[in-house]
Amino acid sequence: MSNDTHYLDELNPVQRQASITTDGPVMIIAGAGSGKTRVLTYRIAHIIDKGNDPFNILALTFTNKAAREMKSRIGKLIGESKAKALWMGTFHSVFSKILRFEAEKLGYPKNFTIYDTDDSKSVIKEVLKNMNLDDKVYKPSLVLNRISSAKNNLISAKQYLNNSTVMTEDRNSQKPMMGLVYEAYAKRCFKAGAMDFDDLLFNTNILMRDFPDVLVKYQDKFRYILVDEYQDTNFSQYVIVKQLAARFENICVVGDDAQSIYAFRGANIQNILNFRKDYPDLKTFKLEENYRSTQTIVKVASAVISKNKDQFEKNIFTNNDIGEKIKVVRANTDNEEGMKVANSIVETKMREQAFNKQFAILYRTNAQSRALEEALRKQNLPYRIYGGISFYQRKEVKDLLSYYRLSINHNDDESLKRIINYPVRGIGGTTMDKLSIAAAEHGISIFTVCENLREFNLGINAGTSNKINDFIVMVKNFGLQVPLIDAFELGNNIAVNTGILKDLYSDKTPEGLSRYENIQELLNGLKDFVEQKRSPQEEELKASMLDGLDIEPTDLFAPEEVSPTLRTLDEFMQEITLMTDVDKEEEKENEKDFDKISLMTIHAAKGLEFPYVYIVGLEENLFPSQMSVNSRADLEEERRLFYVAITRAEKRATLTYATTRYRFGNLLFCEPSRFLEELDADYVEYPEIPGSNTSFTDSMFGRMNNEYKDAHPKEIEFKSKFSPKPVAGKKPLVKINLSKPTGPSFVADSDMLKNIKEGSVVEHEKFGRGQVEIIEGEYPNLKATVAFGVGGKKQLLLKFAKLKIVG
DNA sequence: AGCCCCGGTGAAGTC
DNA sequence: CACCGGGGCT
Repeated sequence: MSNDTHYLDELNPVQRQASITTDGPVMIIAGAGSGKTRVLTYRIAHIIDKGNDPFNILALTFTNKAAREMKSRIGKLIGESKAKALWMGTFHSVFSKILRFEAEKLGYPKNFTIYDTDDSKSVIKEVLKNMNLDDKVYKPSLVLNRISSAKNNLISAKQYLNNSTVMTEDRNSQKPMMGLVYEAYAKRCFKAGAMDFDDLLFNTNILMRDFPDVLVKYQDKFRYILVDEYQDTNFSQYVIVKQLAARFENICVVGDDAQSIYAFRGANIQNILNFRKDYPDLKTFKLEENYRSTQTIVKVASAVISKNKDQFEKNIFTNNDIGEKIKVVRANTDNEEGMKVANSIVETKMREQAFNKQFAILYRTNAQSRALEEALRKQNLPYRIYGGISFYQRKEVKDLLSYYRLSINHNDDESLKRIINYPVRGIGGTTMDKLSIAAAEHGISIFTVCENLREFNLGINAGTSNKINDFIVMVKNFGLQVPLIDAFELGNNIAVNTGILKDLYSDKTPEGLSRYENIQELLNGLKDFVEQKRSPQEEELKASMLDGLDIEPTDLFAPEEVSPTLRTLDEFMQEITLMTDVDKEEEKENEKDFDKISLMTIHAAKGLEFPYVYIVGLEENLFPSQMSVNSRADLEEERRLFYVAITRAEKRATLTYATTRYRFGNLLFCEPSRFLEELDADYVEYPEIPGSNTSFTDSMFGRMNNEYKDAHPKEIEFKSKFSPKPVAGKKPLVKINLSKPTGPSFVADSDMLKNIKEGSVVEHEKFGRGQVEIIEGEYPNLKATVAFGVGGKKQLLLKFAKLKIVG
């Protein structure tokens, strides 16, 4: 049924070639607004039309939203059921699914938790406390960045400690213990049965490295691989793609080097620039016709990006009208900037009969939104902010989600800490400290400590012990229900039975009301979720999760009653954990009042387009950001960001700057951005400076060029910051050398346990060597008093403490 | 155990 | 200016 001529006719010649060259390595360089999504869509449709099973196609996108949109467009071309069978999603979501199938091979439970950034930071804080390190020096966010960077470059904790380059860097930055923090962090996550975002990719690599049969399975499965936004992939993602494509080499990457704006998070622009080296018989297609913007916008944007050194040669053009000049607007303060933008929008709406939703205001940092919001409110202009604090980050939502997480994975310490005393049940800080310490000493989760409380002798009184026990029983009970009842029913039960709903309901303040509404919204989300059907992938995953699951018959359920069509809470959690704000926002777009002005960061605007775009805060040290002005690479990224911003505009782009701005509560004088200077003056309309005949350009750039040249040394090459770069080998299958993950090697051995006697010399993971002084109790609940060289005497339960006999 | 107030410190972007 | 953490008070 290859009636494909129909849709292929809608493509221009290059787009068409890029769509039908389905076999072998292909790179598509897609300029802004050049119909990239259309090509990807038609290409996938075409592959399927040629008789390939959608199940054998892997398409990796940058956001889940992009995946959903593409799926629905493909569905319209070739039928929804086929489109649904595609493996399509972000790297994180696709590989977290695959990891659930295979997790046990790596020593993780199938229902592993995914730690978000807050969880990670909290783990780091705890590690620092344990190691007696100052969190002013080892700032958790910095530490996390460093660990993330290492993981994205496939450097395990062990390799990190053996890597003289990174260790020297750490010593030089007065953080010599960084590697050990990484190690302890990794160990804790592992014990909690948790992976952070970077682990999802890192562990996928480990899986493919250590289990060749698994690699072959997926190589076989994914006969066609497509990667969108390839310029924003990092090394870890690069290796995954390279490995998976090694068998068929039907690999198509799509991207635009000019729009690479995620280097800060490990994206490596070299992945796209060097793609040709990996695949010598690569076919390259350049989509150079812009269908989105006016000639003016296209020309100005091209001139901007031409200032960058590293890029593919391309000639972006458009057959659209010349359009209006780019407007530059000057304001005296950030508030005035907001007012001018708001006034301009009002005026444009009247003059051109425009709708709110045709306008976007883009800024470099979220903090800039406030002045703009105020101005819009004054003009009664409805707006919507994208990004900012996400729904799932809200305290009350996180609290309830923590119950869900802990019910699914009892070892999830971060969730446990969050909710063990919420709503208040009399388990306070002192008790928690005792539990945490015991857990850390024995290398087990806090939940496990609580389950075996009597055996630890922590000096917790009977009353508190009972409260802990009640909590444990409750969570276990929730856990048992996870596979048995649907996500909404269980989610709702948890909200009710824990008292959260009541607690929030009783708070009648406006904030309290809003919190209550948020919980209701979460529950509505659950309701929607249970009514949706699974995709074929999810179906397969569900079967795998049920397989081997031991369901105890209860008064209420017999195992055979477990309905495989039931959509359960663990599935819901998997779906939402990797959802981004952008994904969540989408749902609301169907609501009645969606005619709103969009406010967002430029990063968030990637992939979007609007007739009228305002880019605000074009000032030195803001855009380009202060952090970037010292290195050429960073500055080039800022310039690409500026390029992305301009190319969002279809009809008109307006650039604004303020000469003063509040920052940290005090007034700051600002210089106009160097990016304004780089604009091609023929296409730009500058403001007149009132009360003088001097044009904007003369006054401003005259000053800049003379007085400020030395004060703002531009584009000086500095030594790049941290970036351990493992060289991409020609044969990554053998060349990539990762150390083994911390595997299940800590599991206590029962024979070993019995052999420990009074007088034995033993080794503890944390305390090192020590001698056993006393053994008490009955197997398997033996308790030993051990005198360690470091840390003195400790009482340890042999069943938990992993002691190695050394003499 | 919880609440409140104070002071110090800090904003780039995100899966 | 806004947030967070610590300390002190109830």
